Amino acid sequence: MNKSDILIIDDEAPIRKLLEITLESNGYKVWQAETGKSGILMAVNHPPELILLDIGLPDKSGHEILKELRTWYTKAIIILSVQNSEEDIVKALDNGATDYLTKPFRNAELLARIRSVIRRNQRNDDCTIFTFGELQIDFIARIVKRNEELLKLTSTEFNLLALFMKNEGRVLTHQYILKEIWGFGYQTETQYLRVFVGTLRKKIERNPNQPKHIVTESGVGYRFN
Amino acid sequence: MNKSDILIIDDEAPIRKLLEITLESNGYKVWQAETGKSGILMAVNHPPELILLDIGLPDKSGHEILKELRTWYTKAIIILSVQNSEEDIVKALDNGATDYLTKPFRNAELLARIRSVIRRNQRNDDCTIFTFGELQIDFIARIVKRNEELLKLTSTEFNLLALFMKNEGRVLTHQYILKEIWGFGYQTETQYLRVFVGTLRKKIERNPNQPKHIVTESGVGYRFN
DNA sequence: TTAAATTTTGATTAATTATTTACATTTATT
DNA sequence: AATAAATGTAAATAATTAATCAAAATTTAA
Repeated sequence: MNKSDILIIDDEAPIRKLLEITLESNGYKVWQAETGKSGILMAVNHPPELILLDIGLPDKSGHEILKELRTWYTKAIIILSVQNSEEDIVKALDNGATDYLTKPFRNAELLARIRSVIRRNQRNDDCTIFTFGELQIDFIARIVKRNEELLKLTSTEFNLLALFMKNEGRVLTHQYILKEIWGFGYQTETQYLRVFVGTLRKKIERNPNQPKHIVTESGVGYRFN
Repeated sequence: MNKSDILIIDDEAPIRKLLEITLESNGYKVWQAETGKSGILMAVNHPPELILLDIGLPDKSGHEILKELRTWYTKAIIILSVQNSEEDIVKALDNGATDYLTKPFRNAELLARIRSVIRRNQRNDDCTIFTFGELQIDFIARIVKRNEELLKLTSTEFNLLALFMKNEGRVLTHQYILKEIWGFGYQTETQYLRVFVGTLRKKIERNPNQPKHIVTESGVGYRFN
């Protein structure tokens, strides 16, 4: 059995220590971050199998960190919180949290939940690099290549392309894309999308006038092939 | 948005009723079973997107049901229980439960957890794909194939075909179709329907002059086979 | 602080799709 | 078989939706 990496993002040292001892004695390799920012950095540099995220972090709200992580991190994120408000739980789950535990939590339950999410995860994770025809994307490194040649994409362009690639073959509605990339409240700004689809096509399509990858589904959205 | 099927396995009628009302008012299609045995039968016959399983069932322990379900059922199972013992939670999660909620639970939290697990599920499930002879439709991806070949349908054409396919074998009246696709107030615009049925037939029928799929029921409507 | 890069916005043009019309064909009824 | 009613088809027009370009605003990096 190889050890799964778990990243703890929590500002309280005692809790980190407690988790460290519990987890390591159960065969996990533990990484720790004190702030959201450093946590994201660590996750980028060394994507763990699971992230334990404290929601009451000092630098940014845990919810913000969660959202940011979910722009590219697809594995499990378990929220730890002293909060037990329904609103908070709902918000976290809707932002993509895999699970939610309130402090103080019971060790055995935490371990069981961790086993559960990791088990589920390992079904569908291989490497982070995917290839679509002449295009190659590395979700973690945020790199896109076209025939071995590095493409220079802006952040939004990359996010958009990543979303398309994650949903290869399926039509994504304007609404859905706008919500995913720009966030809630931008669902009507279809013009943004047109512009960015335009620039993306210029960069990834052989012939941007007759796009083969990003095809428009008039009245509905776009589909990546 | 298509409704996800949720199966409730719980012996307490009031709780089933409560769940039924909550879930249905949130757009889910609810199935109910009073015993573990009948629940498994229902799940086999019509696999739902999610199972809500009460652990204190009379005929078998919920844990047994859970194990039995997990021998073949891969989607989400959320455990409901009056028990809050750590041991019970751990046991359930290790037996493959997706999540665990103790009664009495809060509605909004339940709904958020349901959204969360269903969202995770739908990423990698192909169960939205249906096949009718040489035709294949994926309702989520909005893809229609004829003998493996992608068909290019406009939005309205797709909606119409999807409606037909969802009601395979049954006659749909002009009125009904118009209401479903164009909305209330268009029930008399049968000419729209003629035009769109025409273009659909050209795209999906082997011989559009002798349609085998979309057959007209003169004076009534159309039937999809 | 300035310069560069990126995102947002608005205006214009192009493409696609929906509706309407006119007429042809089929079906049901006598 | 004749007729009326219902259905089908093709093509013109209207309406909607999408693409492109460029300027303005904002953000980021030096």
